[in-house]
Amino acid sequence: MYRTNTCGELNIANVGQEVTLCGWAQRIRKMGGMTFIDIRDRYGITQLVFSNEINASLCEQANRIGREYVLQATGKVAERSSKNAKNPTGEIEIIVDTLKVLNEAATPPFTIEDDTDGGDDLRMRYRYLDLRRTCVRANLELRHKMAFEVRKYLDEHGFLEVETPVLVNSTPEGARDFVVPSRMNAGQFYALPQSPQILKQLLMVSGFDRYFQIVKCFRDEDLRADRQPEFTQIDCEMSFVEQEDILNMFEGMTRHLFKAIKGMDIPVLPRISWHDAMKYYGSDKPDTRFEMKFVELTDILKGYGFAVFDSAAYIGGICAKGAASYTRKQLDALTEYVKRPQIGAKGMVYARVEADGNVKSSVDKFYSQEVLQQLKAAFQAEAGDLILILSGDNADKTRKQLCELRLEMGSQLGLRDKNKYSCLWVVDFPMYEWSEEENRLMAMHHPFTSPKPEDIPLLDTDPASVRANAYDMVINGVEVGGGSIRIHDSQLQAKVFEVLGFTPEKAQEKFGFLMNAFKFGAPPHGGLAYGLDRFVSLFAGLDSIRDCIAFPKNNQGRDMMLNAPGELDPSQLEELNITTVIKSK
RNA sequence: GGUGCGGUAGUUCAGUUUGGUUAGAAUACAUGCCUGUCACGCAUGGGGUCGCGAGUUCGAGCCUCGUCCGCACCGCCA
Repeated sequence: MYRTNTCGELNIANVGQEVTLCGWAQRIRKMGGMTFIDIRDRYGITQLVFSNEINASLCEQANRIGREYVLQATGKVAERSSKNAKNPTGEIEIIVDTLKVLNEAATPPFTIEDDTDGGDDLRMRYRYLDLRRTCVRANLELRHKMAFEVRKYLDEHGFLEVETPVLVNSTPEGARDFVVPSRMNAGQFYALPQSPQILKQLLMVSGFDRYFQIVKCFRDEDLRADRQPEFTQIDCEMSFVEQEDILNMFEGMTRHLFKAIKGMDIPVLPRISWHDAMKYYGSDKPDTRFEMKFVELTDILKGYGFAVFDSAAYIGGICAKGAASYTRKQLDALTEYVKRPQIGAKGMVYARVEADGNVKSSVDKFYSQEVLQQLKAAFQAEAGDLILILSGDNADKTRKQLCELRLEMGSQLGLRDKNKYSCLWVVDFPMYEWSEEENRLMAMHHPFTSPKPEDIPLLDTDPASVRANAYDMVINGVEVGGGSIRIHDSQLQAKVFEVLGFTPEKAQEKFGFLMNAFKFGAPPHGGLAYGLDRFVSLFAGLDSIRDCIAFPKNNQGRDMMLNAPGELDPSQLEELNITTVIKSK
């Protein structure tokens, strides 16, 4: 037996016991006549003590230990003469009588501490060392707990976890696929699933009326702090349900997670239509930890000779409570912020509500106090508030800019507390959105999404205005999940493909098996998928989903530890029937 | 495809403004001293392709161009 206990569990009650611990040497403090070694495993840290007085040769042995050596130590648990309140095991130490070096270790390139001295680059190249750090390990422990609670909740509600294949077909629409060559089928390729969407719908046809899977999905698109090329979904689907049933089921699951993991009771999730989300927040994933909703000011401010506003198609603003104390310098910085190319506003107008109730704006020469009071009334602003206004010739674009400004103000005013959570449903997404690039309508969610029944007639007359039975769950401005009621009627599915510009032949080629399956008795069904990485990041308060993934990819989609992707031997390529390979740089 | 920031000791960074003798600090590492430390302390020491390449110059860590790499973002992500 290697060990009797872990390094995190011994305390004052164990004093006098003979124990054996295994772990890594975290820190070594040599005092001359005595030596302390902190031994670490994933459960905690325990202090080992060696003394010349007790055993000089053992103490000498301890002095030769280096950082991160793998140790096995046997000795007696003793109460410390000077305790360390910072450590749960800080009241005791082990007076060692046998020390065995199970393995030596090279000095790690960065310190194995929560506040490590290692940069991102280095930590990713030595991720296995990075994962020794308590703060990183804690993220994976949280991830495990959340996945476990998900399985528990879904199992209790009759869901079956079914595995679906990873080698499937490339699908048109949506993200780029990762592809895998087929040795046995020359010139043909598998694709890795962007999600098991079609497969889970086929499982509904098979009668698995409550399915889920915690499953890897793959999208060959550029990365972000919240986007990895392979990521994990909690993929769920139900039969004989309406939208309401699905919202209730998964609101319940979210509530369960908050309770089980955070000990928090969350309120009923408010619902907002996609249209209103765009109107009041300029985003389909609003951060509702704070209000600061948009107010449209076009009617109030247009027509007073201020050319910027008079020529604008949309004027809108937000009211930052208590921010009238913002200095000119701060306001200039905000203006610069919204003028950054990524945001693209032309400028910003501000108005302060002063202590006497008067409004002082940056465009006073165009507006009477009377008009400015209308402005104040539009926000129900009070003394001390700051109104920020953007305008533009494109309402949607201006709202997007205003959205960035709102989030920045929320951050500056400390309204985006990581320990506070605000959840909501965004519902009634449009079926389609116009693609400038492809010059056609594209499915906003995916092409299997059902239109709202009352909007079906519009498919022929005004497809762009058709709303879908689609919904997203948003927490703190993060889209943690999304789903829809699916089409289960092959005729309607064919119609939707038609609007997307598929010829019947193309639709048959790509999705024939699905439409065929629907002819054999498809139940009404729908579902939802959570992004597990994002959900864990939210609960852990992380800035990047990388921190809750054991071995993530970098900005360029590379695994810096494995140095993947890599080149193949010519013989492998030949076997795969790949004759032309563009050499990497 | 694009924008911004960064790349100097094992590591984290300063030095670049205004080109000029031997490129510094902290930490880590090594050695020595130290019997109650817990970020132990003290002393000494070793450690550098200033990402790479070209150019300007009498002279480049510093200026110019190119290139590679990392991070954040835009496009993209049904």
